[in-house]
Formats: sequence, structure tokens, C-alpha cells
Amino acid sequence: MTDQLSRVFAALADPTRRDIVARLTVADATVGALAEPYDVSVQAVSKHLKVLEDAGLVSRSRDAQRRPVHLEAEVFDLMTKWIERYRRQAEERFSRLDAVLAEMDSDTDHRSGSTREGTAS
Amino acid sequence: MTDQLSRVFAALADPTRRDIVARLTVADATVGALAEPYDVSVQAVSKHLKVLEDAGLVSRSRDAQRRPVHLEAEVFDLMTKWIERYRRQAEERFSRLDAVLAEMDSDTDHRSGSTREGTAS
DNA sequence: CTCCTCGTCAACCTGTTGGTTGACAACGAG
DNA sequence: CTCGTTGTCAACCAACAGGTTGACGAGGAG
Repeated sequence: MTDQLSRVFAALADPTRRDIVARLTVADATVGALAEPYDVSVQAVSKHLKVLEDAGLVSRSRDAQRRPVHLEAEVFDLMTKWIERYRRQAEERFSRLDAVLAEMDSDTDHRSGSTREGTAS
Repeated sequence: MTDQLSRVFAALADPTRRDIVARLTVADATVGALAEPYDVSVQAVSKHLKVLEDAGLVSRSRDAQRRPVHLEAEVFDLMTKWIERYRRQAEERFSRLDAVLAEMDSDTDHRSGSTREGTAS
């Protein structure tokens, strides 16, 4: 799962991690403060933060022995762009439905094979 | 990973699955046609489709022994809503940065503890 | 009826994830 | 200097994800 888009989606696939992101939109926080509401060890939260950091969603600075966690909201744009692109494409397709049906019929043996393009990642 | 939002994010965390979604924005397709470009077995693609279906991103109908796969674009809204909500919150926060810094300073021992709300999922 | 195609199900294997506990580095406070 | 706090690292474990192969059901074509 090398590409960033995959890492971002994977990071947000976990409810705890999503909740952490949600709380970070309000204010930066230390690892301990972030861990407090959850019923897991601080180490587990530290791991979650590593996942978020590897995805580029979060950054950590240094303040004595504390490590304040900061949300990097720009990465959201990466997702939004991907989603919007294909959502728009899907809507456009919806408006030329007949063409689609025609294509499926002519698919008898030469199976298009070159509908490819865009291709995520 | 019970909630749908988690399932949707997890489904899109895989490049192959994202590519399948991308191709389905162009036209519905059969499992075989979808599998053809990838260097994996048809069974593997069948599994990917199950993941997408469980996430509500895709539906399958019946046409003789074929199972045309159809994109359900509405689910995109679920993600978009989540993302936009917290993106906006993050931007709003950015505009009152001083308040944030003040809060981090007063965090000495009573650690806010009630910043909770929204909470994903 | 028999065969071939399309797709799913089941069993299995390997790598990754999310959690645990224990040790330890960094650093301010006494 | 020593202690308590904050957080990470390492080892370990159970569960899950993504892939494989083999068998099989459903249905059109001969």
C-alpha cells in the first residue's frame, strides 16, 4: 500500500483514528490527552498517530517531553479531488445512459478492453 | 469495523478497488471484464467486489449467468460530508489560532477532557 | 442431455493491523 | 542527582486482508 491516497483512506477507515482527527480540528493535543477518552493503552494511541502521520494527516512537534500533535488538513484535498472526480464522471455517465446500454450489448466478443484510463493512485 | 463509513474508507484504501470504482463510473461491467486488466484471479476480483458491495459502493444484478456490477455513487456523499465537516472546522480553527495557543497553555493539569462531541462513525 | 462459460464458495497461506506488556529515552521538578 | 511524567520502541499475539487453488452451481449453446 505504497501510495499516499491509499494510506489516507486506510488511516480514516478506523473509527478511533477518525475521532482523533475530529478532535484535532478543534485544537492540537498531546498524546496523553488524546489517549485519555479511549479505553486503550497510550502505546496503542501512539501507533494510531504513527499511522496518521505516515498518511500525512498529522504532524508532531516537540515541547520538552511532550509531543503536541497537529492536524495537516491539506491532505483532505487529495481525497476530495479523487472523490469529486469520479463522482462527477458517474453523474455525467448517468446522463447518457443509452450509450452505456448500447456498449454492453456490443460487448459480445471483442470485450472493449481499452476502457482504461484515469486509473487511481 | 461495523459502521459503514469505516467500510467505505477501507474499501477505497486498496488501489485495485479504487481502479474498479473508477472504471465503473464509465459503465457497468461483468466480473470477468473487470478482472481482465489485473494480474490476479477472477476469484480475487470477486472478493474485491464483495468488499465494495458491503461498503454500499456497488450493487450486482443478474443477467443469465452474468452478474453486472453497478456503481452506487450516493455513498460518496457519506465521505464527502464527513471530510467537509471537519475540513471546515479545521479552517475555522485556523482563524482563531491565538485561542488555541491559550488553551494549550492552560492545559497544565485539568486537561480540558470535554472537547469531545461530533465523534465520527 | 452434455458441455462450456461465468461466477461464487471453501480451505488454505502469508503479511499486516490493532492491541497488549515491559523496557527505556528524554526531560522538568524536588 | 534522583524521581515522576511523557512518549516511543520491541516483542509478542489474535484477528483480518488479500491472494491462491480446487470444487461446484447456474444457465445458455451444441
